Amino acid sequence: MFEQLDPRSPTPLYAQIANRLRVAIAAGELRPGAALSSVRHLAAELRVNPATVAQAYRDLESEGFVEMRQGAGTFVREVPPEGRARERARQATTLVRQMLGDAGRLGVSLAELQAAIAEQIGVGTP
Amino acid sequence: MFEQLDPRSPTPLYAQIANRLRVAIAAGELRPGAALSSVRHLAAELRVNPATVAQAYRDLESEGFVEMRQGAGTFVREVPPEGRARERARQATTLVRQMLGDAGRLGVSLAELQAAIAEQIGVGTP
DNA sequence: ATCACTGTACTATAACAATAATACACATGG
DNA sequence: CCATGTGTATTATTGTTATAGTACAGTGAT
Repeated sequence: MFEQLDPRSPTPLYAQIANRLRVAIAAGELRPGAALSSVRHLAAELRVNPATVAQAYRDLESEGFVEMRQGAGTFVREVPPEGRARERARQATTLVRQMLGDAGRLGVSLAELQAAIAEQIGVGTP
Repeated sequence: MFEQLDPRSPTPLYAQIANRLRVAIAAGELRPGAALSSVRHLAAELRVNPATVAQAYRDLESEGFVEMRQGAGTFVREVPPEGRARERARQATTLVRQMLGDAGRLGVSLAELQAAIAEQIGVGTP
């Protein structure tokens, strides 16, 4: 789940970690009540400092996604459905932006991209 | 174009600026040869330090998106055709498939993706 | 040639991100 | 009880991000 963590990305590690977990929770992959990996455990798995994971968890807690209980662990909270929808919409925007960036790098024009989208999804040519 | 610049986002300002411009270029909103706002001008518009904009432009230049000419300005580069139309169409298909795969893995629905596409690219044909 | 624009290059300062190493406080299970 | 695993906090160090301010250098139109 965390294979593509990039230390050289401009977005900080703790934010990358928080983003993945936020999406996983919004997608229902991590259900309410489920325990996250402990700070130490996830840090070891990601080869990252425990403080970095702790900061990611702290951010998620302040956003209401998880609950940290000292001595017990970190657990997924009940997330209101509209919160999940908003998070998935945010993620959709990120995906489209990423595709546009890749297209630019590969020299694929907007028209070519739109054609492929219309063919596979049906946007632009209802 | 730059309304939602967020100074408190974990992704640095220069990266936010570069991302927007990268997408704008990929989407054809900024055409090859077009001049970007000058470092000072964009910095003033965004209420940001000129060095921050300069770093964004420098990154885009190292990626081949723009060309900085001292004394003249910063300009969108010609994106090399890089191959035949058929090959690029194939790549476009691959990009869209990849995005659809990512969306499925993240629990993003087709409708949410379509909304993001409409927002980023627009529904009309160019 | 001049002038107003452009990018470039520094200094210095402040805040933040990430690391390592250590210690403490709480919860749970055997 | 107490050993283990949990989150929390500290200190110190290193590198990045963003700021302000200043100065320099190339371009292009007049």
